[in-house]
Amino acid sequence: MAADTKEQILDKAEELLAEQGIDGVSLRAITQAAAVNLASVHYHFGSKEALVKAVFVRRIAAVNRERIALLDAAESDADGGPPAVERILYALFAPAIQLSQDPLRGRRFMRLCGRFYAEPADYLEAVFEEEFADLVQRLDRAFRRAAPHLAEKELRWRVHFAVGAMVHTMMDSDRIRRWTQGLCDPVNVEETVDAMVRFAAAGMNAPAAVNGWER
Amino acid sequence: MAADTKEQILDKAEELLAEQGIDGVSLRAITQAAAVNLASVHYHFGSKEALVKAVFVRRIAAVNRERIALLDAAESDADGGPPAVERILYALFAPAIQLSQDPLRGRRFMRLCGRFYAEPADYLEAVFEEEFADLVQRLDRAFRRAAPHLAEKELRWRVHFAVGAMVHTMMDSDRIRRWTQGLCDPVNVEETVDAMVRFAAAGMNAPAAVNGWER
DNA sequence: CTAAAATTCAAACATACGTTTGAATCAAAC
DNA sequence: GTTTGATTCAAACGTATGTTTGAATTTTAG
Repeated sequence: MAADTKEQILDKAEELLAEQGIDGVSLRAITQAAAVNLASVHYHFGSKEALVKAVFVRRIAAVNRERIALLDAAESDADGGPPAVERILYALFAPAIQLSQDPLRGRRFMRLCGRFYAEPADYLEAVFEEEFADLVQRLDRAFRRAAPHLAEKELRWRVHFAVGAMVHTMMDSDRIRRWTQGLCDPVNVEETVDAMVRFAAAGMNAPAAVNGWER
Repeated sequence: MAADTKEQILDKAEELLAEQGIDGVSLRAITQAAAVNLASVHYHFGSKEALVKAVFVRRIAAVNRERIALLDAAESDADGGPPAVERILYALFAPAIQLSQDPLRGRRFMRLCGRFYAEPADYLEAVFEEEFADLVQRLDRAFRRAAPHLAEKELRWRVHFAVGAMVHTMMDSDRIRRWTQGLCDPVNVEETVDAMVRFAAAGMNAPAAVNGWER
């Protein structure tokens, strides 16, 4: 059946891409794992590039929708005032990492996101900008209201660092587990998000630069 | 001349690997850019894998030596007591990012480090563990003394997040510049390290989890 | 049941890659 | 000046990849 083949390809591609990176996995490996014919990829997707995009878009759209929903909730709870930085960070972190309710598929996709973010491919850069445009704008506005004491530049740097902590965790679940002998494990979603929010919130709330750079 | 060829290969390889990733660049592209024969790579290094390792090790060893030196200085300044978290973070961040005194070569290598850290290759993982073993041990000890109020697990998570902020900045100088329309630019080393230290220090110093997870 | 469309399949194509080879060239030593 | 070893070179090898093809098969519709 058509739908079956297409989704089997997407599933196995997601799995293998997360494990071995985009260049590390061949269409033959994917189609063999999915038990479908090699040419099916081009029939259903058109190219490897398009398949990779499809794997990514299939999940990231839902994640970002959830992020924006959490942002909405945070803002309406704040009742006109600025939402707490912690709530904004939670909205940013939790959906991506909480996707691992399913301990297999979730962790796979986390890692895949991290990999894509690190990958130098131009065609992915375009997908990123499209899929994240709305979210970035919403986050920017929320953070600016929540941390009005920060200069624009300082605020942007800190958001960047917070994203770094998240991406690093997403990309790197094996390494953190290994380096801490299992003590820290992103499989524990609640704990991971909690630690991440508290770390990043403290960073966002840090006093501004004493010397204040230029302006 | 022998030395010339070998170093031209290393230089161009560093440049191209940073720009396009390991799988994205071929030996033919490297040797052509370096104006040397394709076979020189195998003559001087033995394989592409070995060349990549050589590119990395050539610089990372010096960076980590400097990190440890800064750590030594911080500890001796502290005069027996624990060094400030800010000093430890500075020792971790500054040498990697300050390498961009030379605005060309430094940024290149920053990005290369980030890429290597993100790359799934097993042979790189081994190099990493070897080149970072001493530093990691020293950092662990220093942080534990500087933040004794934190449970082991919480401390490890926070160090992981701080490293994430750094790696993200190293890997991503183009993106942060583009997304902030040039406002934030890792080319400004002092500013970048400063913002990073203050963010991460606040995160490290955040109060421990209220509910304290288990144990 | 039959015609038409959608899908699957095995096979081949073209290309790019890392690597190897063996002769040619160069530098240094006697 | 000759010989020895190190280095460079053009060319080829073998393999893996993304992609295309055209026939076979299955599904859908009338």
